[in-house]
Amino acid sequence: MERPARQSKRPRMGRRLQREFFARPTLEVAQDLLGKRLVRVEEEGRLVTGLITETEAYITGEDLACHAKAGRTRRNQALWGPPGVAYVYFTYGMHWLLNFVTEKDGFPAAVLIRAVWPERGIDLMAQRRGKVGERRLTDGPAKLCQAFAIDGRLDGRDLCQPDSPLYLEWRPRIQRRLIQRGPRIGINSVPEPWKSIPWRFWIDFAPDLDRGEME
DNA sequence: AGCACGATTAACT
DNA sequence: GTTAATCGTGCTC
Repeated sequence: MERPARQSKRPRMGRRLQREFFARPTLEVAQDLLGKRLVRVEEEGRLVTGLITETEAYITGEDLACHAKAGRTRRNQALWGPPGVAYVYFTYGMHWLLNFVTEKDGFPAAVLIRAVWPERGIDLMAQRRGKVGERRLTDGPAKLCQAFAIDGRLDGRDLCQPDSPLYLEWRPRIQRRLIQRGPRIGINSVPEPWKSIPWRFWIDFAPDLDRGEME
């Protein structure tokens, strides 16, 4: 039996999620993203990382909360792109929000990343977020973009490329029984049923992810 | 050219 | 619970 020896030189590194992970039904991707590791590669190879704890699905222009409802524009064109691409947009005159494009090329859908649990690079996050408690660094969709230095320069970037400065690292799937589900946040002027449809997913305790609370 | 609004946040009462 | 901040975007005139 040939078992490949772990390479001692390289730090233990999980697999980077590839396009086929994103090229699936958006509601499945939104749940499977919980517990995965968001990795931001900064200057001199410094890493900022966190585990995803909250997501929301936005699926085609029929979903009146999804930006695809406006049709294809310069701002939202990444939504129509291939899966595994970042859709990063500016809102409220001051905030950036991060999505990952899903489904097949040309099908406008994405998953919004609403929160992560901070792991590495907490000093860099704190520099950009100011004096707040550690768990407050990345517990909102605009907060995590600020902490991870994510802005419009990453819009349309392919996360599956080996040299991408932002990517997702594989981690074991979260048990479905640990996933909570409810209506999406911040879409109060959107008509029903889209306003109440339970396309938001979250998990409560990120630290447990690394202690066997997994399938 | 003008306008209303927003997948939010922080600071308030 | 409420509200101001702040400006790109998409729409109407």
